[in-house]
Amino acid sequence: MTPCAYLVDDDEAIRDSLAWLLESRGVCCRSFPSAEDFLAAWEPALAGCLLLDIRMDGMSGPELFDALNELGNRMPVIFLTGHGDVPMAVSALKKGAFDFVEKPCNDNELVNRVIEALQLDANQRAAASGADSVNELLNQLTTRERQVMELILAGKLNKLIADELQISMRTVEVHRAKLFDKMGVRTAVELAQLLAGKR
Amino acid sequence: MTPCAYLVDDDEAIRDSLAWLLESRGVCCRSFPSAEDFLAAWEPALAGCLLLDIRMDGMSGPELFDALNELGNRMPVIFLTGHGDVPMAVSALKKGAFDFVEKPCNDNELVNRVIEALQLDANQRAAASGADSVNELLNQLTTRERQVMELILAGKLNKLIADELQISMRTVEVHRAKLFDKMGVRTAVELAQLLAGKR
DNA sequence: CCACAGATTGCGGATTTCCACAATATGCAA
DNA sequence: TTGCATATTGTGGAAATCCGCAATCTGTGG
Repeated sequence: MTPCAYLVDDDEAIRDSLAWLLESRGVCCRSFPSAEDFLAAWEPALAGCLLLDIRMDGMSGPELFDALNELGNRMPVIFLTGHGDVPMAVSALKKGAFDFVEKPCNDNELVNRVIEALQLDANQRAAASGADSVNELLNQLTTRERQVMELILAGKLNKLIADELQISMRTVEVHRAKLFDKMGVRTAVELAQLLAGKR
Repeated sequence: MTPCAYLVDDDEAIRDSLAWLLESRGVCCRSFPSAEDFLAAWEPALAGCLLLDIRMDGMSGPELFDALNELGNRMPVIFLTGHGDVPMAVSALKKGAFDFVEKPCNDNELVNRVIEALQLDANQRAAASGADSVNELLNQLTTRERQVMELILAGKLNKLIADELQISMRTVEVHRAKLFDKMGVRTAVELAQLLAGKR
């Protein structure tokens, strides 16, 4: 799924002009005429950002935003509105919207915001995939290796680990070496940093 | 320094009525007639939250906000404004303002926001106090010790660190031992975990 | 029953770390 | 100038880690 700006607006003219603007700047776009249409098409794997109109027939932009948040959407959302409304802007941003811009707006500015949003999404995805790959590595450890790893992360020396697990130092060394290999690290410090934030 | 709501507004009537409102709900207040006055009184140890008027003679609310951010202010900031301006609200919130409310507003709502802000500040301070103690430890390291620590955290062995810093292994060992002592850790792993999340 | 994976252990040598003792050089403040 | 903190280096030995080679024991699944 290639990164993409998803436009949701019930005004076809606006969709088309936004799409043209973004495409001309190299940003892939997909348009939806209603919040419901986008909601139906949404899936967790979508990558990119959203441009939501505030006022639409049926479900509004903020309502769609809330619904997507419920579903676990992580794409940055930029709201577009013709009628400035401070409380609405405040509410949207406090709920985590990426931006809130009033139409008409400077084309350049808007495109820049979209590009920033796409960049943010790409970064978030990169970070998330990192966490996933770490978990994958973690899962291929055997029980013993995990136990040893815990104790290593507790800052204990092999000798103490051996005592605690009632096994020989040599065995600890073997597990240690194997888990380092599996986790793709060369030192205990690297391991600690790889798992920083976890457990 | 007891938690407190700092009011900055050039309209004395508003300051007084806000102060009365907040005091009546048990929130300690301090009022300032201008951004400059507050800026002069500000210090890092202040705890609580800020209520800033947008338009004031001299330095504006947003300008004060920026200035305080530069100085490292961490108190939540609530903007108050009579003239709704979406771009300004968006800008303030994207810079980290806690809230942006239009006057006139529901008294109850405003007090609730202030209380939320005070709560947030208290939580942040609680979380930061842990980090602060670590930073204190960090600050009593000498330059060399810090350099060595960086390389240790990069997972490098003493030999490599010695090469990189163009000093002997022995010296690295000395710095290493000293910084471990100062940081109160016994192994590199403990050090990495102590600093997990930083740098 | 056999193959295979995981857990276990020992040996021995290379490498590294840990530390006490000792010493030199520099820069800054009293 | 003296004293103190910092940075630097060396020697040498004890302790720990790292690692290849070899081997045993125990389940699980074919």
